[in-house]
Amino acid sequence: MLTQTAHATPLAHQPDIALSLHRKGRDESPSLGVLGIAMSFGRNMEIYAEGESAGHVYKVVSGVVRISNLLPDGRRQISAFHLPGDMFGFEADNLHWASAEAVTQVKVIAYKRRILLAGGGSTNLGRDLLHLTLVELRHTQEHLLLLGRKNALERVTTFLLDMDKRTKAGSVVELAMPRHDIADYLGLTLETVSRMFAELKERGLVRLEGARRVHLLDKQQLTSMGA
Amino acid sequence: MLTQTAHATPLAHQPDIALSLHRKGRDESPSLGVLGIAMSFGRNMEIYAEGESAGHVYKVVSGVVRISNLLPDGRRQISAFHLPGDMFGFEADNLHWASAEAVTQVKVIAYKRRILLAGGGSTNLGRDLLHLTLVELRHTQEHLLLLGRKNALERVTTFLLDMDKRTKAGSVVELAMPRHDIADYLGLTLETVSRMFAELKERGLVRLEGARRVHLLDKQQLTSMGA
DNA sequence: CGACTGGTTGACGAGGGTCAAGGACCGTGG
DNA sequence: CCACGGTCCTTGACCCTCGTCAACCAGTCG
Repeated sequence: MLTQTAHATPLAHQPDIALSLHRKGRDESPSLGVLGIAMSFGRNMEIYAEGESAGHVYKVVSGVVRISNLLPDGRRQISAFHLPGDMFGFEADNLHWASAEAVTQVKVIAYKRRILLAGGGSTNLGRDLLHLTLVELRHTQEHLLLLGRKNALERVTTFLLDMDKRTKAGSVVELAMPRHDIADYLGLTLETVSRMFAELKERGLVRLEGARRVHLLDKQQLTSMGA
Repeated sequence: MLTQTAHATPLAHQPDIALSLHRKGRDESPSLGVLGIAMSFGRNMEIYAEGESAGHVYKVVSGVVRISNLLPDGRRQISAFHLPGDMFGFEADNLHWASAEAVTQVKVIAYKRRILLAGGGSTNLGRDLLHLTLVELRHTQEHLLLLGRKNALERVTTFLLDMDKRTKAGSVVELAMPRHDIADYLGLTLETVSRMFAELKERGLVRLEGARRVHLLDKQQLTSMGA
């Protein structure tokens, strides 16, 4: 299997490409009985860049993808982490307004945008895309509330609960991303994220097993704090 | 004309309803050759509430609408202001996840959600809705960057430039909403918003004509500051 | 005229950012 | 096997931006 090695400066866009069919079944996401291209990206590799033309839409097969925007001076905001099964890369026009990068080793399937949009105008497909986009929109609005009005502890708590819910691994959250990415997602600094983890640990709400594995000990109380 | 008077606690949901056809032409928004119901709301009246079932989708005819979410303790985040021509009220499922209120006296046209979604499955309409939603999503992600990474002065500057662009009234921005709403949109307090206006005035970038009218004197520099 | 809503300005403090040092972990190679 | 380098994480000290609290001002309506 062709894959890429990690890269300090994640700028090149040369995914190794393998052709494949999109497997049906074992897959909760919308009905895409369409040909896709399987692609693989190493940690920190760029899947597409802000401003690039948006020829494809992607579905995560394995790994984690981050969607981010930059200010001219380098400040970064991550708008979403996408997990296996999630789709990303839709845009209103033909340009990507954000960039997508692999947080871990990632496999995706890329679908031609034209096929999805024009493709026969299958009503089902169109509705699925609309629904998907609306769900994404709701998540983003929820995140606005977090960034605009929650304090650091609430942000981290909300993040942990959200990751727990999305991965359904029963109170044990495996964080695929480093503190820096969490910080840029939550509108904080990595130091503050670290301190909030420590705070939750001290309060006995959480147990840390290394930096990347978090046991949620009291979801009830975490939930009541998360907002 | 039936309208409602302002209300200190904007909770009641009793819009005065008038039947009307949706006028074609003089209207850039998507092709909705569909019957709608014209409704009128007084300042601070609720158009729909968080958690309410989402039977309709709305288009602003006149006035300004705010979309907001609340935390249990009352902290509020406004995710968008909608101006004439804008649509709002789409949801992924059948419940409104945010509430919509009239910032000023407002006229809207309400369309039955079922008609828009199921309605013949007209490919054009479906695509329009998807496009609209994607544009909304992009705006929301842009706002994430603002809330997560911009400082107070940058936020206010970005807000003014955005309002200027949307109203196309040549460097004079008419703010329909009070400082408190601007603050809840920008993730600040009303005092900080007021101070940032003062700061922009001191720097000679802006001229204030009363609290609600702002002349943008140096858009170039404002843009470079808006980050 | 007085009451109300909305806006401005000032003094002060706290939450989180910045800067800096050091620790933990991991793969590589001697 | 251990030393080494790199990446990631934690913790502390300090400081700054913005929130809080409060007083006062301006415009509007009855």
